[in-house]
Amino acid sequence: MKKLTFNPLEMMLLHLLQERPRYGYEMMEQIRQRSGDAFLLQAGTLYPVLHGLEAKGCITSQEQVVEQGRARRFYSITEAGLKQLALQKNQWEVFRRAVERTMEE
Amino acid sequence: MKKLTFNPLEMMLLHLLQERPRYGYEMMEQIRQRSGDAFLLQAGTLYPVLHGLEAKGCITSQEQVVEQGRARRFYSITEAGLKQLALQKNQWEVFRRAVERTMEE
DNA sequence: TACTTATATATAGATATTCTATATATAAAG
DNA sequence: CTTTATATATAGAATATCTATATATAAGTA
Repeated sequence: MKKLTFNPLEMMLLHLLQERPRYGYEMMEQIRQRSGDAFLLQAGTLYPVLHGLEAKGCITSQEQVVEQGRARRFYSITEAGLKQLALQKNQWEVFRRAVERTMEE
Repeated sequence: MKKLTFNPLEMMLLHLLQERPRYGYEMMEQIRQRSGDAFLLQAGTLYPVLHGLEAKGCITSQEQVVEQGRARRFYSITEAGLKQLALQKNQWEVFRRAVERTMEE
């Protein structure tokens, strides 16, 4: 069965990491800002998804020790992650068009 | 927290019923056809959602007894359902734009 | 000083939702 | 006689986000 919902979180995270390596909190802020406050992502939503993406081999991470403030964990996209991003972009288009066609007539 | 997902099912069902009263199986077929086979809705997904919409007062139903074949339960949209449809159309636009803005930059 | 907000990551548990499987029932097609 | 299409329904599994909480540092404010 094809999905009736689309979860853009993974797609948006992979997109942000495709631009450059980033850390979690930064991605939360980027998503909030770019979406015009539509997606107010919580930490409890973000980090489990990042861990899942890492477990699937879509991203890798390394902690960067800093003198000021708390240490940041930087994530980078992998080859598998780039493929997954392309797949999800395609699925988003299919989903969006299907909704719009259904609402048209 | 604003939702990161959008469930188009209720919106699509209310849209179909805003056109005219329909029965469940008919709506399954309409959604499949209009979406270009993207949404292959199962009975086990549809009927609980219809029951939920009825419980919320968005739709009403009446069984139509027929001589041939199994009886059909026809659903009609209510005033509350029309308001809910307008709300969900707006939420869909917000969701769609937010995803696209985030993926743009 | 003390409190709140912002930065930064993390996990457990509750909630919501769909998906799978199954059940019932009739009619047409092979 | 078996499969497919029509037609509705529910229980239980699976998936996903959301809420709440915990830890830790720094900056701003009353």
